[in-house]
Amino acid sequence: MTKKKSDAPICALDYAFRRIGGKHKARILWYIYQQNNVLRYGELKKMVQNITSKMLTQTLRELEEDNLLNRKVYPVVPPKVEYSLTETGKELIPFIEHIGAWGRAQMEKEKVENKKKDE
Amino acid sequence: MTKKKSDAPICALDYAFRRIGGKHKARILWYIYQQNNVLRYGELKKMVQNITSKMLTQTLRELEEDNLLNRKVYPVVPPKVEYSLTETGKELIPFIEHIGAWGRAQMEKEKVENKKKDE
DNA sequence: CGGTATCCAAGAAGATACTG
DNA sequence: CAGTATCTTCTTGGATACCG
Repeated sequence: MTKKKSDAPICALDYAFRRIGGKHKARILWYIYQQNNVLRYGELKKMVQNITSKMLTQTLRELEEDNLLNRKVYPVVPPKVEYSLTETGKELIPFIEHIGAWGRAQMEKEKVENKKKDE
Repeated sequence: MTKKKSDAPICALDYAFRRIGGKHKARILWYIYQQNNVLRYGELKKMVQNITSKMLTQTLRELEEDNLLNRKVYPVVPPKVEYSLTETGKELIPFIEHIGAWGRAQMEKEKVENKKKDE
């Protein structure tokens, strides 16, 4: 029976993390989702503070390539480009909420522990 | 009403991803969980193929520092060190399974699409 | 507005050798 | 067995300038 059951999810883990594990990727998906699934380049730039154009563009291109984001270019002057989640991208939202909730809970715990130490 | 609800999960996302977003972290937690929550250093080394001692040690130390792993040293010769998930670490398993399942589904989809292209 | 292109610095990670 | 130490390489990402 070659217990391959445990191998499969592991490769899949790598696959998944390569797609959303990047420094800003999960946040970008989340921001777009929060804003009714449409954000322009400049809006994202403001929301993901301290990111450079280069990095933002690069990250967006990767997300697009992985079919998590749609990129829509309006042929107007000045240029207008909108990013939105694909169906595949939307599938990741529950997971992002899950891990975000865990992170928030952990942060709370740490805060409580630090308070204890102060006393 | 200062819609702060959307800010909180975002910071938490960064917090969470810094803890498990590393190249091998989720996999290590998963491996340990799969093996009845105990794995020795050498066993991990074999399972996480191509990882160097340096990287493995470093990754394990970070996981320990973030309170996701317990490190138990047995005072014997030759040395024996066991790693196991903490309660906090165990909390991450459902999430890891979730994202792993997504990744596996995506891989399947891609395979199907590639077959179509071949035809 | 929404990017590119180029250069450069800092950090992550690999190779190798060694140890209690 | 379970690491550490050192050196080197390789990859990321930042700064800056410029473009359609």
